This record gives sequence, C-alpha cells and structure tokens, in this order.
Amino acid sequence: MTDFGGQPAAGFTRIVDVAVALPVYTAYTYGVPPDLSEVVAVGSRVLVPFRSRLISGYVVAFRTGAQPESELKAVADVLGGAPFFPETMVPFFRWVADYYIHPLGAVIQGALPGGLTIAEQTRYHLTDRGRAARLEAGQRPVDKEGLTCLTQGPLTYKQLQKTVGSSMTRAVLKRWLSSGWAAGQTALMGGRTRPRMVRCITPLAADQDLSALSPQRREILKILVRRGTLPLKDLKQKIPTAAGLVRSMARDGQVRLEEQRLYRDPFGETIAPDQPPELMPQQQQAVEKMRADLGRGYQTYVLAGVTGSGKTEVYLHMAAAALKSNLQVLVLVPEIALVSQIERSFRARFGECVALLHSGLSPGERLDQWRRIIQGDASVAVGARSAIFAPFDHLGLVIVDEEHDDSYKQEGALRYNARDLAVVRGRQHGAVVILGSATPSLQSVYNTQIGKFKPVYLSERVDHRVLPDVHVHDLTQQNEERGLRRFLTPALLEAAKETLARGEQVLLFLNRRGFSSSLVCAHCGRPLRCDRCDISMTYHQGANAYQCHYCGFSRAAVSTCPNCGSSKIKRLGMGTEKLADGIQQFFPAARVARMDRDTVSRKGAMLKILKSLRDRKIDILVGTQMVAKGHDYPYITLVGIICADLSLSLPDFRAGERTFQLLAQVAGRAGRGQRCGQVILQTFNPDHFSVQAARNQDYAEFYRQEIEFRKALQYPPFTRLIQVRIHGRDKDKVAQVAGRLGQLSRDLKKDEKGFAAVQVMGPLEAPLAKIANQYRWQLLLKCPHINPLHRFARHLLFADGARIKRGDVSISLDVDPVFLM
DNA sequence: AGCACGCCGACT
DNA sequence: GTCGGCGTGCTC
Repeated sequence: MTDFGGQPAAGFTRIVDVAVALPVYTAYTYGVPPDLSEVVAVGSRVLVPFRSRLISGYVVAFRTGAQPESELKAVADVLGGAPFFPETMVPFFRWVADYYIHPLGAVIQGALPGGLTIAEQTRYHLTDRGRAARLEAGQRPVDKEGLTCLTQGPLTYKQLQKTVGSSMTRAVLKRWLSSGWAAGQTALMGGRTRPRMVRCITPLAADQDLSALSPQRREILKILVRRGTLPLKDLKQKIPTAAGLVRSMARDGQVRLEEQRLYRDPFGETIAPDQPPELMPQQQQAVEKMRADLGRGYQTYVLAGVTGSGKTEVYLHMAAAALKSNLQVLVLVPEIALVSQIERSFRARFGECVALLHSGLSPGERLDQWRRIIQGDASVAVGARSAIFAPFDHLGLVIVDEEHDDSYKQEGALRYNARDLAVVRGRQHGAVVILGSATPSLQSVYNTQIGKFKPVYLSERVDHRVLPDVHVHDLTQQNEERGLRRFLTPALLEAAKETLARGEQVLLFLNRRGFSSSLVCAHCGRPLRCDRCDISMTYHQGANAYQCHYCGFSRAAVSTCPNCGSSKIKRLGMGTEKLADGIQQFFPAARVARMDRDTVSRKGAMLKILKSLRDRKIDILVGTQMVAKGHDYPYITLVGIICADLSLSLPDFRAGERTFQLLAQVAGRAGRGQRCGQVILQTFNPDHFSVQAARNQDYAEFYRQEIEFRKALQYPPFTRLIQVRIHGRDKDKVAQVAGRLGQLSRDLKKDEKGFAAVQVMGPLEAPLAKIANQYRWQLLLKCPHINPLHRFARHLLFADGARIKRGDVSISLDVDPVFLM
C-alpha cells in the first residue's frame, strides 16, 4: 500500500493550510507535490494523510511563512478538479466557525452540497480460516456472532459493532486479524456525488450533402442541425436505433460524440418571461433609496412592508439593478415551500441565470446548481437558509424575505441563523442587504433605532386595497358551550356562512395539528405520554394512532393506559384534524381542505392544495402556521383565528413577539385579491398587548410594549445569550454533569474579572426534559456584550468543561438561541 | 471522528 | 502475574 510518511522533504512547490472535515478546531499544514501544484487552489477539496488514514479537507490558505518542510506530509490528491468555493468566502467560513464555536472543516463541510466527503475506511472480510473457525465448537459468543455477520460480506468496524453490539470490541477484531480469521481492506469511501456526464452528439458541418446519406442518417442530421448538440438519450427517443447509427456517423466524420457535463434540472416547467410592471410611488421611492447604495459598500435595510404591499416587486427591481452592475444576488426565503413562488418570479424576470439551492434538491442537483454559481453561469441564487453559503464571489445584494421567521435558525450540529449571517456576508462583500417583512423582528427594528440598519417602509397595499377588519372575540364567553362550539363563536360561524354564500373562501387557522391534543386516561386520570419523550401525545384520526410530535413515536390508538391498563382514553383538546372534521358538519356542502405537516408531507402535496385553492376548488382551508407564511390567497376574504393564545403561554421570552407576528401574518392573508377581507380573532386573552396590536395592525405599539419588557428583564436585544445544552441517555449522569458545569461557571465568574458581566442562569432541567430518550438540561449565559460571552463559553467547553465531559453525556452550544425549550 | 496509549479491576 | 475495560490526548 501507499506509504504516506516518508515524502521527500524537498520538492514541495507550495504549502497549504487544510481544514479537515473532522471535529478539530485547527487547520493543518501540508506540502503540495509538484504534480499537484497546478491544480491546487484555495477552495480545492483535497485528500490528505491524517494520522494513519486518508481523509478529505479543504484548502483555506497558501502558506508563505517558513515551515520546516521535512515535518510536513504531502497532499495526496486534489478531488473534483475545480475549487468548491472562491477565496473570498474563506473569511466568511472563518467568521462562522469562530462565532458559533464550531470546527472550520465542519462548517465548510456543512455549507457545501452533501455527499462529497471522502475518507479512507477499512472493511473486514472473512478468510477461509475464519469460515472454518466460525463452525468450530467452543467458540466465544462474540466470535461466533461477529464472524457470522461477516459471512454476509465485508463490514467496517463500526458496522460490525452496530450489528453485534457492545461485546464487539477492537480487541476482538485484533484477535481475528492475528489468528487469520479476518482480513482488512482499505479503500476510499463516500463522495458519491459527481457531475452528471452524458454522451452528446454534435453535427460537424451544417452544409453537408444530405442526399448521399441513408434516410435514417439524413433524419438524424436534420434533427441535430435544428437542435444543435443533443444528448444521445434524447435522440434515441426519436430514433430508437440512433445509438449504432451515430457511432458509424462519428467514424465517417459527420457528427462528433463526446461526454458533456449536463446540469440536472431541478426546475419544474418552463416559465414565461414577464415585464417589470410600473411601481407604486412608495415602491419606487424604496427602490431608489436602496439602489443608490448598490456597489458602494455595505448597508442593511429593513424593508417593513405591510402584507400585500408588493415587496417582491421591490426585490426584483433591486436585483435587476444589481445584475446591471455585474453584481450577484442572493435571495433567501424561510422554507422550501416558499422557494418555488419566489423562484418563479425571479426566473420570469431574469431567466436562465437563476440558480436554486435548498435541501429538497437531490445531492446531484445541489452540486450542479453550486457549480453553475461558481462558474458564473448563475448570478442569482434563490434558496432556503443553507443558500447563505452560496459560492458567490461578487455578491452585491442579499435579500432575506420574511426575515422575522424562526425557520432561518438552523438547529442541529451547527446552529446558525441565516438572517444574521446575511448581514455578515453582506458586510464582507460590501453588499446591500435587505431584510424584508410585514412584521420585522424586534431585533432588526431595534437595530434601525440604534442606527445599525436603515428602515424603509411600504405602508400602502398595491391597488389601494385596504387592510382587513379584525374583530376580537373573547373565548371565555364560550365556557358554557361543549364540543366544537366552544371554539367556534356564533360570530365566526355567521361570517363563514355569509362568505361561503358569496362564493368566497374561508381560512381557519389553528396552530395545532392532529385530532385531539390531550389524551387522558378516563380511569386513573393520567395523561398518556410518549415513552421516549415524557411529553403528552396527540391522537391522529387519519392514522388512527397516538403520535408524539417531538420524536415521531407512534402507537396504535387501541393501546391501553400504561399506568392502570384501562382501555378508556379520553380525547380532549382540538387540532386541525378535528376542526376540519367539525367544520364540515356545520357546512356540509362546503369543500374543506386541511394544510398542515400531516397533509403536505408528500412532495408536491402543498402545491396541489395551493393550486386547488387558486382554482377555487376549495371553500374552507384549515391549517396550522404553515398557512401564515407568505402564500398568496386571492379569493380568501375571511380569516378565522380559532385560538390566538396557543403560542402565548410557552415558557419563552419571545412568546409575545412570536404571537404578534403569527397573528398579524395570518390576518394579512385576508383580502389580498380584489375584495376586502375580514378577520375574526378568537382568544382567551383579549387584552394582551400582542393580541391588541395584531388587531390594530399596529406594529409601533407592539414594539413599544415589547421593547420595554425586554429591557426590564434584560433580554435580547439588550443582552446576548448563549445556551449550553447538556444531554444524554443516563438521567443521573446528565444531571450531574449539568450541576458540575454550573459550579464551574460560577467559579469562573468569580475568578476572572472579565467575566463579571456574564450572568449564569441555571443549570435547569429543560422545559422539554426528555426528547427521544435523551435527558436534557440547560445553562443560559447572558451578557450585554458578545465578547466576554464567547470567551466564557469557550472556557467552559474546552479548558475546564472538557474534564467534566463524559463519554455518554454531550455538551453543545447554541449562540443566539431562538428556541429555549 | 478514529485510533493509540495508559491506567486500574477480574481472571487464567 | 496478564487481559481487556475505558478515560485522555493527538492528528500537519
């Protein structure tokens, strides 16, 4: 096999820093051998020796300083040819790694299209001797079981351990190797995503004398001359025997056969080009104001436009202006379902130069869109939060639509907020950033107040449509009612009746899916909880099952109470499923549809519902917060908010903000077409300021009250937060580690003067104390400034916390947490 | 992550 | 006395 250690010290033409795709926090330095020096660039994906195996990494810098060359290992290969990101993005990756306290290599890895990572892996196979040993009597159970696993084919150590269990240790494997029962073979694994290469045929001379050819050859050439280069597959559809024919035609010099890269097409149907419409005066002013800054350095604008004020058209005009100055444009929307709407507008206006980036694409499609951007074939990218890493080099405009939306926060290993990163990237590229929303986040509005961002307002709806009337109805008045009537006020039913009679559509919003959201044993009175999460389950009628909304666990609805064995389970509370069911009984003739995570899980299901709505094949749409997100419903004139309070009672300092945004957004769905809309808002808290502000569509009033509350309690935007999460399978160990981290935090605060301003809250058991068998504790760090907070968290995680950490308890950080549950 | 090294308990 | 468990540390 290859020897990695003994490369000649001399002969390295260049020295590079490589960020490897592992949880390590430093870049490593390698020498570039002469045969690779031409192809290595910043952004190259390289294969490098690391300890005793080969793994992939990314070149983040060339080294010029003196480095003892003899100690360097050599880059083994350059993968995938061209670089995967421009050099200008390295500072961005570094910023992200630093700010979110995450390994640089992992940041890059997470940013790039998936399926690229390569590492050397050893897989073990059974030898003849091992086959014999397996059958011998008196073998240990581990050996017997493990060797049997290998009869199915070679496995890695990890795979073996997974199937056999914890008794399968490295020592056992070593014994097999030394006694010759098994042997290892090392190979490069992963990295299966490749450009799609297709055999294409090109006609060689357009003016060939066709009469001398056979009729079939003549036909092929005719098609080719008309269509230009064509994939062989397409030609075969017209002429089934084309494969053989073109080969001989190539020999005769009539056509050329070659492998060409074909971009996988994630776009649906083609879209007819449109013309920019005339802007309203307000839109025109907004565009003029922001356009003046394009190409003149960084500036962030908060575009606060009421629902229906034509923000998209402002985006399109800004994008056109940026493209005209040869600047690239990045457009972010909160979720995949909204990408297609915006993407259609952009493609209609700008055509082929639009790329699409979101996690719904296949790895191959993503890689292709990525390449189109790097090669400059696409100068506009539309996508969900991960598109913030699009490999643009001359970014001039970043648009974040519905910037208040929590979906911009990525949960998982690297917890970033794409909206915040848009501002960072904009600053690094000297670009204009537009944060657009009808209900901007408190954070962004605060930033306009302190002069960090500039505000731009769109207060008029296009075509002078008026905002809908919002009527608040107190649900406590319904306490005497039973069943559905408890949540359907006479006013709502009356309004629905009238709306349907006029042939218009009704939207009913209830932020809770399923049929019954509360399951209680009729015998012993205990709530039915998920085994793995310690959270109340929800009854789903469609699936006839009890489901856990946190881990997905599902059990048949015939199950008995785990506590007393009774089979009588009371189904209380209401979700969208029960609401849709019930409303149908009130309006038997109406066509009722439901839109929530259960009905749109299949690909394209949501578009189908939206299309039926537009085609007026639906009279009443029942939905969760999904219906509140940016969709256009031209024929909906009545919006019923069934219970405005569901998000109000959550133990989260942002509950009020979230509720206001949700209510205002849902209300804004009414009357977007020609007709005026009305909203009926039902609530148990009619006097709550979030409800009041939503009713009056009064953002300023909401802001005034909410900002007071944040200031009084010293919450963001007046402070910064880092949440430390401690979780693991062993309840006691998690609690113990959490306690020790808390103690450590207080010691740290006492010992270092710089940490005086850092407030340590907790450790506390998380509000959702157990999810998917993981027990959870948390520690909240709060400070007016981010710097001490960062240093503090690093200290906790690396310097001292590292000693506290146990193998089976993990500690992770969430910088600027959005969900505190 | 993955792999080696090194330190303690239960067995031939 | 060794075998083998897992905590600790390093990888250019």
